[in-house]
Amino acid sequence: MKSQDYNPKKIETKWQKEWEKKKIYKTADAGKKFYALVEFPYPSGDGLHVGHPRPYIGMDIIARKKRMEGFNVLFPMGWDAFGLPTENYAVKTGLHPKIVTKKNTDNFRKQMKMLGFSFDWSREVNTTDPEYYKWTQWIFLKFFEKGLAYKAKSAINWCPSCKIGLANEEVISGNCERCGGLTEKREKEQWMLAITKYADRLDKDLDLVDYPERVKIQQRNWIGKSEGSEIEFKINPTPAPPKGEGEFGYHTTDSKTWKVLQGRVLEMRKNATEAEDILWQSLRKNLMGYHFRRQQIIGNFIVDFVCLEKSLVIEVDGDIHDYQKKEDGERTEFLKQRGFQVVRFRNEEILSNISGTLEKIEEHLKALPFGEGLGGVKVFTTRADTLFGVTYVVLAPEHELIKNLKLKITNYNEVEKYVEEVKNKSELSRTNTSEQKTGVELKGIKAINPANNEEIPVWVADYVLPQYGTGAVMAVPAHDERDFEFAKKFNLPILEVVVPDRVDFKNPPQRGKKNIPRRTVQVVLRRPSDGKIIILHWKHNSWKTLIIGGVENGEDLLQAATREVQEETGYKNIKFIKKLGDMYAEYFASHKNENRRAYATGFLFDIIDEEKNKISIEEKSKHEPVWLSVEQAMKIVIGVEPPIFLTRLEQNSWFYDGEGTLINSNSFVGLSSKEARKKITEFVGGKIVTKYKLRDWIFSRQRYWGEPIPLVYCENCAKQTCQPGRSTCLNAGWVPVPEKDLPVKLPDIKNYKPTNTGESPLTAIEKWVNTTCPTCGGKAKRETDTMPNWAGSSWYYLRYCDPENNKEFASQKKLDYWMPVDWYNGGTEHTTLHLLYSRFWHKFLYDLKLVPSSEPYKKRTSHGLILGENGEKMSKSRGNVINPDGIVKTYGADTLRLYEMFIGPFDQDAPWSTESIIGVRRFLERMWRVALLAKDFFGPRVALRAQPDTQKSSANSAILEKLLHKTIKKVGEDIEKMSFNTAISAMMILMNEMEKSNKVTIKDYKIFLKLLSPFAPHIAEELWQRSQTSKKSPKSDFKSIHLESWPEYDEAKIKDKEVKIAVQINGKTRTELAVPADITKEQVCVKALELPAVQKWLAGRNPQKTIYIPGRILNIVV
RNA sequence: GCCGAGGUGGCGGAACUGGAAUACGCGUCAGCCUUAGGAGCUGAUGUCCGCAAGGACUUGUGGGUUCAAAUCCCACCCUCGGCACCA
Repeated sequence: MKSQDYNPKKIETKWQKEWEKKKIYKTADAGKKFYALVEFPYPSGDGLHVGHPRPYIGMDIIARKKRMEGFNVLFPMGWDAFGLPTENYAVKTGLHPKIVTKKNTDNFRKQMKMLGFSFDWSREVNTTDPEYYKWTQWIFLKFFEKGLAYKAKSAINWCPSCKIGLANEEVISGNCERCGGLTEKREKEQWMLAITKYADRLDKDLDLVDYPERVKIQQRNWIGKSEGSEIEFKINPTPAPPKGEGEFGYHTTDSKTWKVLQGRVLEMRKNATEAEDILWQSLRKNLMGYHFRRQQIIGNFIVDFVCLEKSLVIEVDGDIHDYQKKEDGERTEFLKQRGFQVVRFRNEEILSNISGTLEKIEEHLKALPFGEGLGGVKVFTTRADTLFGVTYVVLAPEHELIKNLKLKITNYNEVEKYVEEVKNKSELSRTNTSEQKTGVELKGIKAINPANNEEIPVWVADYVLPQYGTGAVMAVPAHDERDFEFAKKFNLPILEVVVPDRVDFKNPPQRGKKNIPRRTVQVVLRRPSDGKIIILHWKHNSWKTLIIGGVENGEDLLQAATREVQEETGYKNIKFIKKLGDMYAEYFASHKNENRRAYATGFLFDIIDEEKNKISIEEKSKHEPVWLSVEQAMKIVIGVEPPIFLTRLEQNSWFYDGEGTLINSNSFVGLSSKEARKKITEFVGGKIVTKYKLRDWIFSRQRYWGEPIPLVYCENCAKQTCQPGRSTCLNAGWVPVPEKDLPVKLPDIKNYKPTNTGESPLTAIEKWVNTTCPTCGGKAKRETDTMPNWAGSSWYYLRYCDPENNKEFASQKKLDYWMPVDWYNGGTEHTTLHLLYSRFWHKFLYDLKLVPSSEPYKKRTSHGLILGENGEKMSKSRGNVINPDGIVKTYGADTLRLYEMFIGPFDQDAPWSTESIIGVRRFLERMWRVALLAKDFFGPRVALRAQPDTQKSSANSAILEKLLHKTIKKVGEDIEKMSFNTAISAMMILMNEMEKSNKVTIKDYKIFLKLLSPFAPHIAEELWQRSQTSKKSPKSDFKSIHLESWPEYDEAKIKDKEVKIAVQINGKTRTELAVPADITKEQVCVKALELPAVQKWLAGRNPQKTIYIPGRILNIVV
């Protein structure tokens, strides 16, 4: 007998037929259930490559094991067959996509069957089958019914080469996911699904499911939940223009007069009466939210107070202003003409009853319509605590306010030009953060910071995105990188309002750097002495090392600094040539093009006794890093404030985007960022809101090969439901196709070519398009857009539960039994696509009480890719595709299955290596041989080889039994962890020992066959059946190994009685020692000290300490 | 830039609840077998020094903690995947 007798080709097809005939994988609908799911493939014309089966094999192993453990397992397969490649192929060849799909699925099925998967093929589904997409359409109509499907004009991502609109999820940094071409923005009417309505639950419910952490994180990032405040900034016209510019659009006069008047204004402000002062202090506090100015020039006059939004003038009459009295009549007349109302108060009235005065003013304000006030702009911010640091407001170029204020914006031409430029910029260059920021100020208007009533400029800039938040931001250049850059470039003021907190020394941040404030440095102190040097190794937006050193004999400061840095960092070409304040800059510059490996070290010191407000530096024997804020570090070394670095900061050379304590914020000074966010939002009348990055799902595609959207448009109905001026016109005129008329089938057409106008090829089929309205019976047109590929896959796992049902998408009873999916394996590339979409659909169906669980998948795992032999992603265009057919032909399906599982960790990518396959094939041949070695296999044992080295083998029956039980344990546990590679390795070890031992019993061998059967089902079945034939005839009572029970191990048999321990001297292994497993430490020590090797290494010294790790190590320290 | 995964022999990888690093497999070398090639079988195989016994070094880099570190801590470098001006 020879190993060549193992003929995979013969046995594999034999058993595949037999299993199919006996229907051993047919699923029942009762018992202890286990639903194992893999992503169903898109059946492309190229067939499977070796990467495809990897996840199927993995889940097949799990499904098989679960079956052997007595579960009723649902492990189905189907086809996600709508999609572009098939359609493109149809365009090219004129073949109907249906035919192409049939051909492709037949091929895929054949290939899969060749690999021996235990799919229940009786439950196969196909998304392009009208009986299937009937229910896809039905679910869509439910979305429509509930108002979650709506048609909206939106800028969509358009791929000019595929001629198709793409969902945001399908655009990869500005490029089309399929063809890689650049996408552009196009305005188009599209069907949308309101996935954003579920954003919060899609985020929150991730807590309920067992997904890999990275998948959860990626979904959370994609949903992009952020809590913040919405705050309104009032917009006013600019009051006083710069000299000489004030003619049109302002209330002021020519520049000459303005100058004279302005002089008088200043004088008046200086000599304000007590009453004026009191009133101003009240008015400036933003009375009722309106903004007042004092001593405002209007025409040739100066008014005391004015609220421009309401065109209300307030005059205070007193003796000091008597010289103006003669003008008053004339002035009131002028103001009336300009639309101002004038209210007068006397000094005494204000002084005696300020609250009464304010009440009167409020009444006037309430009564008046909005005048010159220009409304407001809402901004969204997560950092309301920095509101006092807002020095300008920025609008997205698309912001409607810009158009609305066309007449008020004095440089509208310039603004318009800028907006146009931005529109023509590609998405890519617009979101390119490395490019310099651009923008234009909107002249003629100002925004009012609601926190302090300051007037601040309004800008338009494309770094503000229209889709997120409100399309407008409040800019806080001191505390935001983008605002900082922008402010630097356009010379806008920077005001610091948050300072980082000091580090709490009792609880310093220790693990990781997550909770360490940004402006914190690790301090490494080195021989502090009188002549101090401090160097902050400070990286952009991050933090690095602080080096502190002393001046040695004869050195000046610069030489000492140079030496210190060279010593500490190894940067040999750094030289300090300027005074202390510039050292940092010099160092930073040279650091950039240097080898950054070296890192400062030195003696470490414990720092600071804060309570005594005295700094004490003490050397400690243990080397622990110490965390300090920059300020603290400065204080230690220089002892006085302000240190160099802070001076630079105050000159606006840096920003701080962390949290901390408020400064420069009126009554909020001293609050923490967290508290201040709430209180300031409240103070300015803003509200706390939650925003998401997630956007609604663009659900229409202008292509043929997809599910038709089951709606018709009826103009008659549109007129009836939608009266002009009413806002209820959403989806007006769109009428759902009645349930009884579903499915709306795709018509057969000849030309599948998409049009350049972006319309579906279906538009041309007039017979199909023109129909009657189900509601009014009048003329109506069908929707010609189809659904995206992600539609059918969003619910397919439900259909598997009840694939033949033609009354419901699946019966409640069966859904109750099978759902949720117990284990779903798929690719990471679907994390923000299919996985998110199907969770959304499922939650929607759950809300309609149509499915029993709020989440579709209890557990999700993902597999790594199999790369080409060159380590690149396997693809036709790279020419590195390996076809499984050839591999199966040469080596057999079992070998391929084993190899793909042995290649590396299941969840990691691994390069294919045809050369290495032979290893697992040899393993199968070896086990085949050993089967024939096993006692009683075919009657008396056949000695296969005369082994000259048999005596070398130590494997006696007891050892073999122990190993067998260890292997049972390991294989079982590894399958659950998807550590298939180590499971196989364990079986190889067992087999190597079995072969050597010559003492294999049929009983043990059969246990091994069970362990192997999920991995290599064919060879396991063949040998299993052969082992049965020795006693019985095979055909009489065939029972597949795959329906046998999974073996159990005996914990007692795994325990070692005698163990080898390593004997170490000072942590280095010098020899080993065999001892009973339950030996005490004392006994081990005695034995060990007798060993010659130990004697040698001790060299007469006495052990100081011994450490014994039972069964493993004895370490003797001298 | 941010988030995530990873870096161990010539290669895929194992060990990561701190306890003998390199299991298992590929490749390579030597031997057996064979008319030959292939396949198969047996043995060796981290690096350096050494005739050998033996010793030293070694898990991306530099430090630290520990009797003991691939594993824990700090910093840095590189590769891959995702996001990318998200206020």
